[in-house]
Amino acid sequence: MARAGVTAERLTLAAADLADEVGVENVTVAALARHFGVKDASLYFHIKNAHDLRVRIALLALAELADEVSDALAGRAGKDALVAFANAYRDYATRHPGRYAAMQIDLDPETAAASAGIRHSEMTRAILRGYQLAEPDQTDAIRMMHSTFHGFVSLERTGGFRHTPRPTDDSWARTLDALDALLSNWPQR
Amino acid sequence: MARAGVTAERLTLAAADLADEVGVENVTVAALARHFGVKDASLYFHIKNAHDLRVRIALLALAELADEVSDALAGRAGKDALVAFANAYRDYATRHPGRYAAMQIDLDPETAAASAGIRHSEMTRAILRGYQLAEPDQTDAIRMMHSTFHGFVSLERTGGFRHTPRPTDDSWARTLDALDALLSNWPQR
DNA sequence: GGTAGTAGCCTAGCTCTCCTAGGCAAACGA
DNA sequence: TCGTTTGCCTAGGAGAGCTAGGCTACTACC
Repeated sequence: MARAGVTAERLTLAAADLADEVGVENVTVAALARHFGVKDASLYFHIKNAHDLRVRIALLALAELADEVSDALAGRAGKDALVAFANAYRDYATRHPGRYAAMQIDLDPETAAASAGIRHSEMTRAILRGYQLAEPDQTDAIRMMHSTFHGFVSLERTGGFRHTPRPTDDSWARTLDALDALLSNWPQR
Repeated sequence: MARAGVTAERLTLAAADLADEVGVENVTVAALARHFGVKDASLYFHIKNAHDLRVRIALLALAELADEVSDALAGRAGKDALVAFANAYRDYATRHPGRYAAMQIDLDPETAAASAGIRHSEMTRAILRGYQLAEPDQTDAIRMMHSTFHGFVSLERTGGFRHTPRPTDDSWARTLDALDALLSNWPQR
């Protein structure tokens, strides 16, 4: 019998693509096996279980996003960097809804520590350098920034903005203006 | 055979409680049937299908949250109202993680229109009245506000803030300060 | 170049979930 | 009192997750 040539990497990539098409919750071991023309039981040679598969998608997405954000950030500073970061983030989420959703799953601490999540933190802190914020304001600002980006993208995806005619692109641009203004003038305690 | 006295309302309430315990994704028709000492097939007399059950949880949660926010908002204005709204929102999400997660599912337009989502929009707009923002800034501000709240709560839940020692409560308080400052001084176009 | 080991697939089969079809009995309204 | 409706049942199929155990093709090493 000819071998299908399945590896954990090819499996994860196909699973991520499938997630973008049909949603992470519909990424099943069985569907993935069908895609490779293989029986579902065979995949358990490469992955631990269905949850492990989704974690692998999340780690792939984190790494991919970190790469794209890193590229977008190159040579930029201040508001320019903030906007580039935000747009790279939102673009990725738009192009890869399934991967983005997978990124939200709760990783256990050691997995999270080994992930590209660290690179994300570093890049976020790098942007804040343009705004001269000392700790703990810096951490608070990072958290707020991340919350706003994630919240916007997340609500946009689930249709939370659908009931108002205003184009979301415009609201996004203005949100970035507002965030820049806020970071430039972070309130005193 | 004695009747268990199952109704769609009791079913939804039990499902919501179950969601808070084990997560929405683990709310199964079978588990719910066990809770009522009834066969799973019997529940299809009260609900359409498993998705319908989750939608009911979402609608319940939206209504409950609208009530709590409405109470918290009574007699308040300005920053006071903003903070009350935000805390009611975050408290609900903390006390009811499963219900909160269910609220994020994508409702079809007519269901969404009939939900308590409308009350949420109205209350949010009411808060903004204290900040004198004209359209389209108002819509942008509402979207940003909602994004920040939802993003923060969502990241807090999935452990996105775990890698930094700073207490999330402190970041939350400062985020609200920042949001108030921003709304008081919304940038010109 | 033969052979041992392992990597990569298989079948069989269990459990669980979702859901439909069809039946029966309790509660209720006329 | 007697339908009619309501609320539950059993039976069962389809699909998902996963395990156990077996067979085969490739690889490495003597």
